[in-house]
Amino acid sequence: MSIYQPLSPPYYTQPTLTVAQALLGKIVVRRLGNTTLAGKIVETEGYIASIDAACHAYTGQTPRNRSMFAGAGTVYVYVSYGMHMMLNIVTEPAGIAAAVLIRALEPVEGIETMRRHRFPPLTLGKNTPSLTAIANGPGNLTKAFGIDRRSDGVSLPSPDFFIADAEPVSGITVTTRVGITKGIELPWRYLITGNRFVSKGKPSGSMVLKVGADAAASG
DNA sequence: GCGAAGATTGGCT
DNA sequence: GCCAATCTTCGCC
Repeated sequence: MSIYQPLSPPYYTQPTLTVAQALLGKIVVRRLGNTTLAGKIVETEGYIASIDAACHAYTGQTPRNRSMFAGAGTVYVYVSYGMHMMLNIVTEPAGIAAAVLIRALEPVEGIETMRRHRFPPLTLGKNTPSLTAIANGPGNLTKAFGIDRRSDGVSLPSPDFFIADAEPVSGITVTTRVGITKGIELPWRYLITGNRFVSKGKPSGSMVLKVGADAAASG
């Protein structure tokens, strides 16, 4: 059950958009004390500084985006809107800024702990929050997994934080990215076709394309 | 040193 | 569907 095989560092040296698609279906694993949290990646976005105005490093290196320049397999965590942590996996060689944003996870293991992180007892209402609500967005998944800026700059795999291998997915939906005002036309958002655990974000641009085995069925 | 914007979320109209 | 919350970062004065 809890046997997870970490992806090796060279995995992240593939081209950014290749990594963004290849990470779909893989398992984010987090060990907190005796608890293991695991979730399947169901939604990602690519960000490439050299050709992408939406990328934090588009105008160069700053203290915040430093980790994006640290080379493939580095974790880049930053604060969005003053309250949400965003989890990225850096791609490309050191000195070249690019990363894959993990936007949504399907809970696999440690679900009750995730639920407590997301909905502490004081805010727990009458109903048990649904499974799909636990990590269906970039800010939500970091909260569920207890990921904060202490993970920024960490190299994968690390003992308490890594991404595990898994079977490739059968169908991928490609769309423009969510929540950005620049580079809205770039089709660099990837989702597992038909998966219920994806975020509710609406693509900034208009492109939607399905590829793979599920394309005909869900198109 | 100051001000505006931001890879979001959840609650209310 | 609209909008406030909340605060760090960065660009410019």
